Amino acid sequence: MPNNKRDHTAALLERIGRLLTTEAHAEGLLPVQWEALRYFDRANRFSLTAAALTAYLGLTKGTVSQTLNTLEAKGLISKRVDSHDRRSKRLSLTARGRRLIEKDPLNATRDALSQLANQTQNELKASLETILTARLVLQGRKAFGQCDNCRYFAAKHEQGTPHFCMLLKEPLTGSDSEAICFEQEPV
Amino acid sequence: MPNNKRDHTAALLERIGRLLTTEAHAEGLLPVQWEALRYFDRANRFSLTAAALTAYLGLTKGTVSQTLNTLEAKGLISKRVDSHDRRSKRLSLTARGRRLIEKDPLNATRDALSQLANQTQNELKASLETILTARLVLQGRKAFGQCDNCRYFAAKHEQGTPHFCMLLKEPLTGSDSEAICFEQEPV
DNA sequence: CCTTTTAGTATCGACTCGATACCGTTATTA
DNA sequence: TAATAACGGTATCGAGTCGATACTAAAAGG
Repeated sequence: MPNNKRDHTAALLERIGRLLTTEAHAEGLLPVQWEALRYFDRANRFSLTAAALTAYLGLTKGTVSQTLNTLEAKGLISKRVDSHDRRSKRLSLTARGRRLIEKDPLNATRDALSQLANQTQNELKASLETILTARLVLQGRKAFGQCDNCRYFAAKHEQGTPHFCMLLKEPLTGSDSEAICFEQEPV
Repeated sequence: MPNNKRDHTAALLERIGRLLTTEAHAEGLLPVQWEALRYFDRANRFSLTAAALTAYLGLTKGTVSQTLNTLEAKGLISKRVDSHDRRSKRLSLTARGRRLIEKDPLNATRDALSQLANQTQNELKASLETILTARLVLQGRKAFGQCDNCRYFAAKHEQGTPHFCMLLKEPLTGSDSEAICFEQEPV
């Protein structure tokens, strides 16, 4: 039996997406600009490039390039040429950008989520992750997960020893491993 | 403790929203055009107006008017003046529109959802409904729910007797009560 | 070297989107 | 009943997204 008619869960996801979009016209920014800002707030230091953001959002690089120009013109992000690869530019939030993200319109939804029972929250998060990952895999896209679920992650449990990324051959601070990563590959 | 950093469930909703948006560039239509098409496919006969769609999407009426013009030009919807209120126009899917909606890019997500365990699906749906309703209420917006959860719904259980809407003073067929309604008020 | 790949930019056209102003119809009320 | 307000919808504007295409420059790999 095709559940097209009766199962409206997909429609719920779509409606919530639209809700978030309309709410994201705030503080003089547009929805995709907020998404970019959030990305830079959450991405680890290996993932602060236009190419990574492009993969994250699933847009074309031309589109992302324009959005980044707009954000730079607003003084919310800054670009500087990567010293190791002069094609690439390292992006980061400016102080203004960091201040603005405190007023993220997505906070209202975070608050609504925190009203749910703890168990319900965990189940919801797990379901959403399953769905998102399933769709991303099917499209051959990156998951942008965190270190704790990455096959390249080498945890060090000794006192004072940092964790380690086996792909990039770099030590990882605590906040590194909590951030999202372009290179992350689920175990 | 503010759960801004640690609780990423809101970010998941945002990412899924973005995913649905990028997927909705299909069949020569844009995301919001698909949303409108889906609305007309699901809305009951009392809710087939531009004003209702405007409330549903949370956009301004000017924006919606343009989108509807585009859809009409593509031959996917038709407008005809309401005989009772000559300001209003009754909108409906054309045969082409009904055919096109079979190729709804949201179907991929529906399929992904059907992979979840039945219980998980139900819990997910309930959580999403809770969140959506909470946000809509806070913004003073309509829920667009179905009759079975509407305070104006009078169910008739006798054989062959239709249900009844006490607000619009109209009998309701089975497919009426399954559709979404502009006037719906949760009990 | 020379070719290919990669990171990013520039430009174009279609369209969304909010804002504002407007028109005609219906509802309210003085 | 006549004036006014509210409502449904359209028209127009400017900023910006978005995909597509074409481009530059740096890196990578023969």
